[in-house]
Amino acid sequence: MTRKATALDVARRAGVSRSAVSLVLNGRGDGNVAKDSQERILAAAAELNYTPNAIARSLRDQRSRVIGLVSDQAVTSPFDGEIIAGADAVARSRGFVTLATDTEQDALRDLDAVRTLLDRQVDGLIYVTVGLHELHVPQGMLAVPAALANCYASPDSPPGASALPSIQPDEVTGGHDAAAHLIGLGHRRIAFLGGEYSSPAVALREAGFRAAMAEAGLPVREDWVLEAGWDIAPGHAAATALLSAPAGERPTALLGGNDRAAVGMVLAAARLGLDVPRDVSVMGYDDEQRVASVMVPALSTVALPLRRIGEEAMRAVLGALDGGGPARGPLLIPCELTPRYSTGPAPAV
Amino acid sequence: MTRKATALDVARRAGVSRSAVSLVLNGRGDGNVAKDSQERILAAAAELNYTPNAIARSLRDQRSRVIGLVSDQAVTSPFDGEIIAGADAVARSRGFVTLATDTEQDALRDLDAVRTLLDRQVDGLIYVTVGLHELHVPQGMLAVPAALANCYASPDSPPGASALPSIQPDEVTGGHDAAAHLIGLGHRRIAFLGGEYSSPAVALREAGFRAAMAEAGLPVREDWVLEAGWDIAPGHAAATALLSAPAGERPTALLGGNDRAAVGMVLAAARLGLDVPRDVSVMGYDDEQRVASVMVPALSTVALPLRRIGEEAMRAVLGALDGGGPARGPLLIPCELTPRYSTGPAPAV
DNA sequence: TTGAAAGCGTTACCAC
DNA sequence: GTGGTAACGCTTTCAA
Repeated sequence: MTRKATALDVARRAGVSRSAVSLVLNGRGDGNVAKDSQERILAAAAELNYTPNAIARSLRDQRSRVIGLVSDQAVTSPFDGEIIAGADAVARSRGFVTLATDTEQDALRDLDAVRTLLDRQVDGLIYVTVGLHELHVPQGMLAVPAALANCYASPDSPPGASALPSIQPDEVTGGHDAAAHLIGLGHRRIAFLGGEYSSPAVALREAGFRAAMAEAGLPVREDWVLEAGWDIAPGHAAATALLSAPAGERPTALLGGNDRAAVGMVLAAARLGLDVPRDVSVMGYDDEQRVASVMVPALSTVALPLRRIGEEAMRAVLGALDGGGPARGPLLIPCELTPRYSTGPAPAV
Repeated sequence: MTRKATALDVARRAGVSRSAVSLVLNGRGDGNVAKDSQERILAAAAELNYTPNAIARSLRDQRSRVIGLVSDQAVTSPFDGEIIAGADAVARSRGFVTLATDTEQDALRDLDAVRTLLDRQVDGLIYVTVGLHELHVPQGMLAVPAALANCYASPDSPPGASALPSIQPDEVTGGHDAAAHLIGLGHRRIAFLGGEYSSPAVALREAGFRAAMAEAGLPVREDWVLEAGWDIAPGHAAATALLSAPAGERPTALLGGNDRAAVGMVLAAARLGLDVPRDVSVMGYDDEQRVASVMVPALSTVALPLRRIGEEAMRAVLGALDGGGPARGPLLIPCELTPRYSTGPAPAV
């Protein structure tokens, strides 16, 4: 725990000035510093285990190389996590670091969080939300290059907020592809058991579902389009109700709001003595880590491009920082259809 | 995006010197600065929306009020997330901020991560791992007050590493309490289907399980103590094998390695036409967010005290920073028995 | 009660 | 080719 070596220590040891140390260590020694001085400097730096103090450098450069992340639920949810991981990876590859603060669902706290981050002189900001969300953009976000990951500015946001780059999953296409997958397997009686319409994603996916049905010339049974929640228990309940009908009258395929609800649907089918996917196909949504792929049977689903959302948000911010004019407005990232073993050909009946 | 106001701007506007501004804003105005000057300063600060530049302050104070978190898998896993959330909450309540970097499973990268964090002049460090782990402590961690969350120093760590505070779940007691819960429900034929012995947690929980059985005078069937993995599929497989035996010869209760494996066990029971918990009880471990509590039936489990582990690790570091001599060595945090509906009285047979 | 000055560690500029 | 100096924004000490 001895004090860290400074450039001055290195200079002294090498018998040169601090400026020389700075030049050499930043790769601009050639043409400015004598060869043997350079060697002495490098040697001294290595011996003292010297690395520049990033804080001092930040102050001097007026840029911290830190991007602030504000998240409404970063840590307790595996979703934000993926977004943050993507953002962090891109940042790191460009010599930046991310400073994440979690408001733990307390929407008021984001003002504070942004302020703290700004005080720390972050060079840019990204707001990350768990589910696709409308967001009242906190004022301070417009003070530096910023982006919205998995959310978009609400109309009552401060002026200018609507021009922020907003990276979102392409939910319409996702819903469409999920339905098209089932239709391709011969299903005609498909139920859309979305999560909760309080999330804008559900209506978008429903629109995609309806488009796919229309393309195939299939009718949509309106009593099979319903809210079945985001959790195992409500998914279980909704599926039980639907699947209790006799074979010819029940859906042959269930489109769940997310993977956990789909797990509930698979459990419900098992309870009713129905085999998945022989008697009924079940699709999830999200491709949630640690759930979808390890389920029995492994869940067919639509993968949310969370990591890419994080990456693109960071690219937008870093791009603006590099002087490339700021990216503007929404950017839709495709969701990837991920068929596994919970979907199969429609039963004969 | 206009430049932020500095203390000098405030001073000019209030017609005083920078020192006065600093004194007043740090609450030491009384007795040093005239009342009306104080008011003018406060007013000017508010008008200019002034807050001190944390970077400059860090440089000046030689302390950044940042604690670095190194995690082997912070973000993609819901586990590290809880630990980080706990650590972050404690840090924030004390005016600190956390800077998290994820090595994304690349053990070599932690050296780099620590170095980056140290370059940023973090005041302390915490290493966070997903599962209870032996850890080769990276050299640099000893340069500042540090703690290990959910891990402990391996023998080949640098000297001094073994004295680091190490916050761990009390797995032995956790395993004991899980078994005791089942025994209390009248079960005598209990299978211990641990995860993988590559995790030190499994042997500890097994020890607790054996202790509880011994206390109750119950024999342990050695062929019912086995590795059943961490995922739904292997849990499913292991339970299927065990539960296929006739009623009198199969276990009446299954102790799973974690919640996901337990989900597989519940699925296996359902497949075999067994009701949980009437015919067989199933316990998980971890109390994993978004899995255990929403399962059908809701899973009885043992809750890992992840949030508290994060909190205690942060307290240890902050305590050392406050001059309180550093905490030393391991600290075991109790795991909480969390009975729900997947366990019930032992069947009559 | 106030203001001037030093210093934290860095880098860029400018004399030498 | 080299080294001194200023500046980033802050806090603290010291002198007026």
